[in-house]
Amino acid sequence: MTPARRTAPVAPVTPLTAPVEDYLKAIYDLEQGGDPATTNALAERLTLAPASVSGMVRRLASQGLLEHEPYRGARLTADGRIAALRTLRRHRVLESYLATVLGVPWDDVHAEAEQLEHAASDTLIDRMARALGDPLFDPHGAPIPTRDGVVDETRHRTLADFPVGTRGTVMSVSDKDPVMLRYLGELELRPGAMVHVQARAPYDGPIDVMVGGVLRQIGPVAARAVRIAAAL
Amino acid sequence: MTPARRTAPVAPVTPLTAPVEDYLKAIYDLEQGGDPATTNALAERLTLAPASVSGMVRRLASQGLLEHEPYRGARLTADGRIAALRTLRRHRVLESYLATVLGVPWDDVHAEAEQLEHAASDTLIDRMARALGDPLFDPHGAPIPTRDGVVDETRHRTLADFPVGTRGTVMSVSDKDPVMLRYLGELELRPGAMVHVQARAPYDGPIDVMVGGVLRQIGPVAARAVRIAAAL
DNA sequence: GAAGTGATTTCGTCTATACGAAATTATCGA
DNA sequence: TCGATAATTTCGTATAGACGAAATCACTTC
Repeated sequence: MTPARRTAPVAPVTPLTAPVEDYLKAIYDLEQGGDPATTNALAERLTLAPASVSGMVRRLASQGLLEHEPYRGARLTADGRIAALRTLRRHRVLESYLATVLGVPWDDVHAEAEQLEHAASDTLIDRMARALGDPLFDPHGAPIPTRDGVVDETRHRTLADFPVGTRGTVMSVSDKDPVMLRYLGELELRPGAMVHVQARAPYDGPIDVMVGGVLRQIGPVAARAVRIAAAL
Repeated sequence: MTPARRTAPVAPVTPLTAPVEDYLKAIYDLEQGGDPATTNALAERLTLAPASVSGMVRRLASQGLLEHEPYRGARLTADGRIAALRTLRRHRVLESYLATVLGVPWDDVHAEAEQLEHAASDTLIDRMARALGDPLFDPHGAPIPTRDGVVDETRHRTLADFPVGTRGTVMSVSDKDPVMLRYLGELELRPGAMVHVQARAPYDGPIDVMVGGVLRQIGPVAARAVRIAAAL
């Protein structure tokens, strides 16, 4: 008799629609903060009316992809999490492939991947990943889930919360806003860059940080888009 | 003053939906025979109910993408043709890229491209095309429209209509059916192959044809999926 | 504990796309 | 010219996903 084995994640019977995949991905992301994803936060993230989100969340819950306590927020079930990670893998492999192989500018890859992630087959994504040597991180430093839904969920501190006087390495930058991404690129704040936080003005003020030997002042909004690990 | 210039095809204000792109592509294809695309032919091609096609055709006509004479059939307008060729270019560039660069099997590229063609941006398609050296034909031998909607519309005869005793070159094979494609591949009937038609049984019977030094018998259905140009 | 405020849900509605059943039109053969 | 048959359209309806307006709930503040 074959030994017992965890059932591997399997493609769902009815493939998920693009909107559904977008909801699940957004909920996964919001949940990373620890709290359930609220209707309003989802509506803002997806630029939809809260009423629309309310309806969709109820539908997804009835399909077993979410647990939803009305007025409290939504959490992914195990199934929902698997689906979200499948989409996240597609997204991040696509970002990596487009940037590395096809030379798509790093502030454009997010938007392009956002469309393609709903259309590419799993085996195509695997081919792309293999062509890249199965990378563990995408061009923005975000970890790429494996085929089996394993992903590094370490939450690094943002540059805005990083203790003054400390050195660290940029681990990731948010890929959501291309303008922001271009700005961070100009500041050399890319994954792998070494930084040294010199000072932070009070009341959410600007932060003085050494990047590549240059002292920069960066605002709190941009700082929150950059995640740092302390240097050993 | 700058010299007068044809207005280049421009992305439509409201991007077309995936179903609309599929209809336009199918109508373009059916129209290549010379006659307008009929409702039933479209329904079969798209595996939809004729009633559904009827409704959609009326809508597309009201949007100026088609001319539709009820009970007679539909033809693309100039706008419709441009849109169809944009989709066709995406499809064929994707097929070429997937097969050539990513090693997706010959008989799978069609299905994969069918999905991706609705999601990939024009500039991504152009990047892929450039990476391939702007090929003129896709892996099945179908001509790839240029960015400006220029395409070779030469209609070659099918192997089923090819005169007995003549030599020719396989120009293209239909990409629609993966099983058929695998079969034709086994017979070495790929674009570029030299063939010599030896005999054809009457009443739509099998055809004797030399391919790569081997005499093959192939049925009329498969023969109609292969297009040939006479050798000079 | 009551009131107010902001978040959330409910309700009625809209659009795009699809369907089956029934009605209509075109065409071919007698 | 008259049907018969096949193709096509019309009609009523369904589903997914979205919206705004109005109702409801939760939490803070008095």
